[in-house]
Amino acid sequence: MRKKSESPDAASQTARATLLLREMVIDGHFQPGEHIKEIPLSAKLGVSRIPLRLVLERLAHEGLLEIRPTRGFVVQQFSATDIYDAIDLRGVLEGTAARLASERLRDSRDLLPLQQSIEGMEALFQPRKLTLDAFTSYIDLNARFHASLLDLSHSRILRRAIKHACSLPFASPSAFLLKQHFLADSRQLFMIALEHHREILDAIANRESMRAETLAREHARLARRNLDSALQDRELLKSVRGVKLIEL
Amino acid sequence: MRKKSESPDAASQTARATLLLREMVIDGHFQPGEHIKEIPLSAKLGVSRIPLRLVLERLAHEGLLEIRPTRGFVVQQFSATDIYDAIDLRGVLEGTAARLASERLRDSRDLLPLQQSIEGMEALFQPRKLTLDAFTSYIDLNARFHASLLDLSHSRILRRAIKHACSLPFASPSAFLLKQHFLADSRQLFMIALEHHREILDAIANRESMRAETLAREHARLARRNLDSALQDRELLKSVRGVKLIEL
DNA sequence: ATCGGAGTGTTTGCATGCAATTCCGGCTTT
DNA sequence: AAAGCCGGAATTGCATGCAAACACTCCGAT
Repeated sequence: MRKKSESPDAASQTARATLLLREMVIDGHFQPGEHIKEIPLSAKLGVSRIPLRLVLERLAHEGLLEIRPTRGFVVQQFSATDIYDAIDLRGVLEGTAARLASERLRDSRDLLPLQQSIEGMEALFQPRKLTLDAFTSYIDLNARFHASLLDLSHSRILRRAIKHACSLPFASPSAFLLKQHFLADSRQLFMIALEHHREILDAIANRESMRAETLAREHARLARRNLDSALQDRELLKSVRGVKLIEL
Repeated sequence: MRKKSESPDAASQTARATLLLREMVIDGHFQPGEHIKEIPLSAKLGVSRIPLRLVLERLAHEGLLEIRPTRGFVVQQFSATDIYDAIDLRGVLEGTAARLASERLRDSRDLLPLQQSIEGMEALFQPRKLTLDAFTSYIDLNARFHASLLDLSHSRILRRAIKHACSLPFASPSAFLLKQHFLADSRQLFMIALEHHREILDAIANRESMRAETLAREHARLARRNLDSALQDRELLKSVRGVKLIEL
């Protein structure tokens, strides 16, 4: 009884269960601090305890669960400070990426991907009214900018560190980009983000490493501002991914 | 057939095998790039494949192994650049710890642990001749300084990031502290390190956050200098932990 | 009333064995 | 000769079942 005419997506049990359980934890199917019981959960997910154990271990490495030797796994809780710190940490790491990018730049043609994502964003803001599609594109272009910046740092080690830091649901560059913000008047923040991107590119192109680092750090702080406004609006807060893990 | 009158240390099979295999990989029992075969290895370690799988997964998260879905695990190789980057990354993160420490300092008595490790080091350098015991104490005091600095940052998130970054064998604060250096004339670097510690403490005490960050970053660069001199001396290089994983 | 400890039930830790996939050698085909 | 192809061997992925460790309760002793 295994992968035969089973679920169409499939891959491995472990891979499937990882996606499932990660979403469950982030969506708050467990209380923060709750002890996870393997047997009921394996029944619920439809996998046996062996792959489930691997999944739990993986999510613990991502920071969603805490591991207690011989006593299983517990769902993590995050304080507001944790979230601010996670955002700042990303700022520090992306600042390092920007600095290394400016220090290690060889050929200015390597800046093309950054340039393109900036141009893509500029095009999005041309029309007066912003659509939901534009929002989706924005998320994508934003992710591309950050990925290209990391590429330019030419550092596997930094890539690893950023991947790890962003595995927390609140830390990623798009964690607090909410469509409500985008569609409402408060598109100012998006324009400011775009301006940051331009300046970061400029700093790298001119090999102004300190300026590049500082700008990238400051850029991450936009996430704090989005978080702050979400924290003040009950309705808005609900659309924040992982909000159930936050201790308010 | 399980933990009965077995090995006296024990704990769990997984814990034992983790320690064993980690040392084996770092000591170069495998070629970088080599594919690890579960069955022979589980026989060699005396554990079954289930705990071994957990161990492999864990070492992959630490960065020693690369994971290839449905194709097992492969031993990582590191370039000289990777090592420099890992050291720099630690510098960046400890710089952040120092900055946060200075920004978040509440009570100057919290600085006592830093002060104590500095005084301990000063005592070590009083006698003319340095002993092997002194070297061991130095390693310990150094670790304590770095741990206390991290405590002062009051950031779980940063703690997590530093732990992850330092899980690579080359990145930890004591990775390139070699007893040969310590005992030879070149104890200058140790005095410089001590001076850095003093200045970092001073910056934190005065809430000079930028100075604290910059100093802690520069402090990490001492590891680069130790690495450089190790790279120029075949004999010395041999005593570097994990050297077999470095592509020269 | 509190503490210690035996007995019981629940949960984690692991070994075995089988299914499915990948790898690899030699073979056929063009 | 190069490319594809087939079949067996090696290897990973997983389910089951059992043993050890822990949590809990109840009882007796101080």
